[in-house]
Amino acid sequence: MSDMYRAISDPIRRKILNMVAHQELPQLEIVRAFHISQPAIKKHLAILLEEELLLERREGKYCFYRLNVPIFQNGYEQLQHELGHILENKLTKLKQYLEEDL
Amino acid sequence: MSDMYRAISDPIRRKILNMVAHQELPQLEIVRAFHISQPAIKKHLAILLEEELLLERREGKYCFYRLNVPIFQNGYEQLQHELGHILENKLTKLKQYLEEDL
DNA sequence: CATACATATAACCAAAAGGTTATCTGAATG
DNA sequence: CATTCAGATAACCTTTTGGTTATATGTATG
Repeated sequence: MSDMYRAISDPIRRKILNMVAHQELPQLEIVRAFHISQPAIKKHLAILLEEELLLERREGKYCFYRLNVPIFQNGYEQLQHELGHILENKLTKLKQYLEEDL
Repeated sequence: MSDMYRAISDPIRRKILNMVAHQELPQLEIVRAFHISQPAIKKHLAILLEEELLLERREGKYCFYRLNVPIFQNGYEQLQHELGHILENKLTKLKQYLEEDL
């Protein structure tokens, strides 16, 4: 299942998402962009794959990753809706307060 | 430090934020809204307080919680900016592709 | 003042997160 | 074909997360 919140909760994963939104990249290039080990990056990629935010393509010894745009977009919209709703509630209350004041 | 992503990564915490955006609530009412123990809720509240997304007010034996609107709003805007940027990157690439096609 | 109630805290637990090093596999290359 | 290179996997570690039960503290209330 795609848990957007889990996927984006780590800054390394957010940076990875940003990188592969620009362009499809082999794992090696992603690893080079950070100062942690290849297996550590692999685990982040595994989480992003598990949450379906990445697509992978094998080509010989290289493994390329790219953003799964529809899933990401959908997850982002749902998140915006959910968090936006919290502020709407607040604004509704403010509106009610102002109306009572009239 | 305020880590919005950490705060919102749990569905229970998101629901709590929603509840206290509506109105200031005593801990008891928050506990009653879930099927987990009072100490468990307390830990979620502690995380939300740590990330400064909640304000607490003691009144006798009651402890009231409310949304820290400015911090939440700011965190939400930063999050939108960061995640929105990922899609912008993608759209920029699409734009480039379409322009190349002309 | 004894009791009930709201909250806080301690001790414990299992699972997940985030990292490491070492090693294996499988593809490409001198 | 031996070696190198990219990636996968295993074993291990520490900290965090998310929960539990039991108990303490402090405020109201009959």
